[in-house]
Amino acid sequence: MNRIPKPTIRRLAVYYRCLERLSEQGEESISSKRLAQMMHIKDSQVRKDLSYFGTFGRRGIGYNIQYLLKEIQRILGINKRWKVVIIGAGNIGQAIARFKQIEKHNFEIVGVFDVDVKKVGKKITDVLTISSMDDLEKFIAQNHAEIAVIATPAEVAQPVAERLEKSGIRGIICFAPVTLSCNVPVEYVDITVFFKTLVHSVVSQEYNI
Amino acid sequence: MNRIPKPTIRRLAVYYRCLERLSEQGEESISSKRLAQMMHIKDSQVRKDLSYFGTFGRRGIGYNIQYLLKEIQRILGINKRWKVVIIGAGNIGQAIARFKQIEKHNFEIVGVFDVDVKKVGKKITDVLTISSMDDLEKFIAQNHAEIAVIATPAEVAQPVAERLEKSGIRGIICFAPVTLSCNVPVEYVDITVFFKTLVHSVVSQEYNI
DNA sequence: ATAGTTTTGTGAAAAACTGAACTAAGGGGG
DNA sequence: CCCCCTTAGTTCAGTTTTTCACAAAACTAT
Repeated sequence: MNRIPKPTIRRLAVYYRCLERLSEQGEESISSKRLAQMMHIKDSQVRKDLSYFGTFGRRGIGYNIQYLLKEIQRILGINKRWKVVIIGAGNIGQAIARFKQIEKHNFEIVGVFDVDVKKVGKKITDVLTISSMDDLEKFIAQNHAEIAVIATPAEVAQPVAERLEKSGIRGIICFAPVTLSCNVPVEYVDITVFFKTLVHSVVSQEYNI
Repeated sequence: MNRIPKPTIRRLAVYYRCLERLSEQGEESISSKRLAQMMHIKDSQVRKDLSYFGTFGRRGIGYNIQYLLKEIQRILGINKRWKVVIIGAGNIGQAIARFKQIEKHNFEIVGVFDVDVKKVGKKITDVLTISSMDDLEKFIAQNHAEIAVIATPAEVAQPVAERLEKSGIRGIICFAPVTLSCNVPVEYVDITVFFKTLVHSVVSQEYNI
C-alpha cells in the first residue's frame, strides 16, 4: 500500500465535518465541486484524496453522503469508540474534559489526572473527577484507555509520555510546548504556535499590497 | 521576495519555543544540528528555513540564542504586543482567556464576548469580564484589537467573522468547525480533527508491523 | 436510441517542499 | 603557519503533494 499524504488525512477529517453538516441539512448527495467550494480547495483535490482509498462516488451524480460518512469513519478509524485519559487538569485539560464535541465524535473521556493533591477529587463534570497521578497506570489498564491528552507543563511532558507509553497508550495529543520522544503517534497542538503563525500572515500581508 | 513555505513559518514558531527553553537553561549558542535533534527534524531543514530570511549564524560556531530569538520575533511579527478579543465564552473561549502562555508571548486578551445575557458581566480572570456582543464593534475600535479568536458554535462563526472583519480585525483564530469566507488571514484549530488524524495514525500503524 | 451535460477517477505534469552534499568560514592545537 | 574539526549557507537532486486535463460513466431530454 502506497503512502498517503498527511494533508490528505487532515482533509479527510474536514470532509467528514462538512458531510455531517450536509447530512443534518437533509442533503443526500454531494459533488466534489460543492464539497471543494465549502472548504475553499480544488475539486480535483477532493477526488484525489478519496481515490487513495477506493471509489466512493458515481460519475455524473456525485457522492452519497451517508455512504461517504461511513467510509471516512472507517478510513480514519473513528468507527469504534476510543477511550481517552487527560493528564493535567489545568485550563486546557479541563476545557478538553468538558468539551462536548469530542464525546460526540466517538471519543470518551474516561479519566483526568493531576499531580496537585489539592485538585484530586474535584469534580469536572457530572461523571468526571480528577484522579491522582499515582493511579495512572492502574487506571489505564483497568479502563482500556488507548488515547491520552498531555495538558501538563512542558517540563513534565516527556516523563508523562513515557509512563503513558509503558501503560499501553497507543496515541497522544500533546498540548505541552515540547517535541516528545516516543514510539506512539503524537499530534501536537501548541496554541501559541497558531497565534504566532497567524500574526506572521498578518504582517507579511502588509507588504503584498 | 520569493514565497516562504507555510511549514517553514510553523517551524519558525517551534524554533522560537526551543530557543526560549535553551535560554532559560542558560545556554548562549546552539548549532543547527542540536536544534534539529530537539525537534526530530534534519539539520539542513533548520538552516534552510533560517536562510529564507537572512544569515543569522556563524560558521564553525552556531547561532547566538538571544540574537536568533530577536530575529525570529521580528520575522514572525511578535516583536509588538497584539491585542486579542475572544468571541464565545464557552469551554474553549474561557480556557484561552485564562491561558497564561498566550499573554507571555506578547498577546494581550483585552475582551471576551458572548451572546448569552446570563454570562455577560461574569468575571473570567481578575481583569476580564464577559461583555455583550452588542458592544463588539465599539470595543474593538476603542481598544485597537487586531486579532480575534472565534470560539462560538459553528452556525454563527461566519456572521461573527464578517462583523470582526468590518470592525478592523486583521487576523482570526477559528476554533469553530467551519471554513470561513473572509479576507483576513485565518488559522483553524479544530480540536476534533486532531483526535481523528491521531487515531488514523494509530490504526494504520497496525498494518505496518 | 442519441446527443448533450454532469461529474467521477486517474495518469501525467507542475509546484512545493525536503534532504543530501558541497563550499566556505571559523576556531583550536601542534 | 598548517592541519583538522566543526558548522553555517547554498545548490541541486529527490520526494511529496497539488493541479490539470481527459476518458469513462451516468443521467436527462428529445
